[in-house]
Amino acid sequence: MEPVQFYKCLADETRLKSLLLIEKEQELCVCELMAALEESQPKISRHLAQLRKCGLLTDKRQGQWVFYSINSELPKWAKTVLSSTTENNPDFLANDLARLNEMGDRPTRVSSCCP
Amino acid sequence: MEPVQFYKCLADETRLKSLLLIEKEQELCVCELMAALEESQPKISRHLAQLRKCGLLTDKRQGQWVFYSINSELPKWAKTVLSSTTENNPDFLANDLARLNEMGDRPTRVSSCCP
DNA sequence: ATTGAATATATGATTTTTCATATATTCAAT
DNA sequence: ATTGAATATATGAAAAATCATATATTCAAT
Repeated sequence: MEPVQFYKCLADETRLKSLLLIEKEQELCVCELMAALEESQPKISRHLAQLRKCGLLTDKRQGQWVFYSINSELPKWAKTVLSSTTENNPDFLANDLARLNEMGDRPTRVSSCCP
Repeated sequence: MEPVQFYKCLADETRLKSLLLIEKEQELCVCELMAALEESQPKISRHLAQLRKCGLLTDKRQGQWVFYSINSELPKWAKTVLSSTTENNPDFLANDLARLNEMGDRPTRVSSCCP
């Protein structure tokens, strides 16, 4: 992970908030991020695609939804940057988290363990 | 320090390298960064001005030189991001540090402690 | 006058956003 | 099973906005 490329990924409000929200919630789909960030579907989708292309996120389709999560192969220092940003800037995500939690009809996760 | 603004400052090679070199060396002037990064004077100067404006750097003039250093009031989490970027990406600065150390006629620092 | 640094302007390049449309999945009705 | 509607996501193309760099000039210190 090249440092400059990594920080370019964090240097946009939509991308940084998406990353930190996904990290906090383990995984989120596009529609949940739309609700939390109050942004258009293509805007969210494009930024997530960019983060996936750069290796920060992975995606998995589950029925009609595509869930994004932090790429587990991300270097440890990069993961630490993410978590410490969240911890030290609680206001940054407060409103977005509130909207996410007030969101009705959140997609149901299918547990992968029990066939 | 707003997270997005902070990461925007790190999202450019000239700025990120300047910041990390300054952190490592305590303070550097424009001409030293020109030598280390092999970039033009206005280019270095502009990026340093931006970093100062955003609160990441402070400057002090000493004779004909202006020395930049990391703003000591930068939040601890932000300082940690900088140092951990350096520690975990040793290759990133290697060539620049080599050029800096090979530079002849480096400006002499005036110690401020001994009048 | 010379050296080191800052700034103004213009321009090229990149990034971001939007619009329109396409693909994929689910569900309900037949 | 098939059709049609609704939902979720992705993407090509264009427009808009932002960013980075070069050149030229200016300022400040000696």
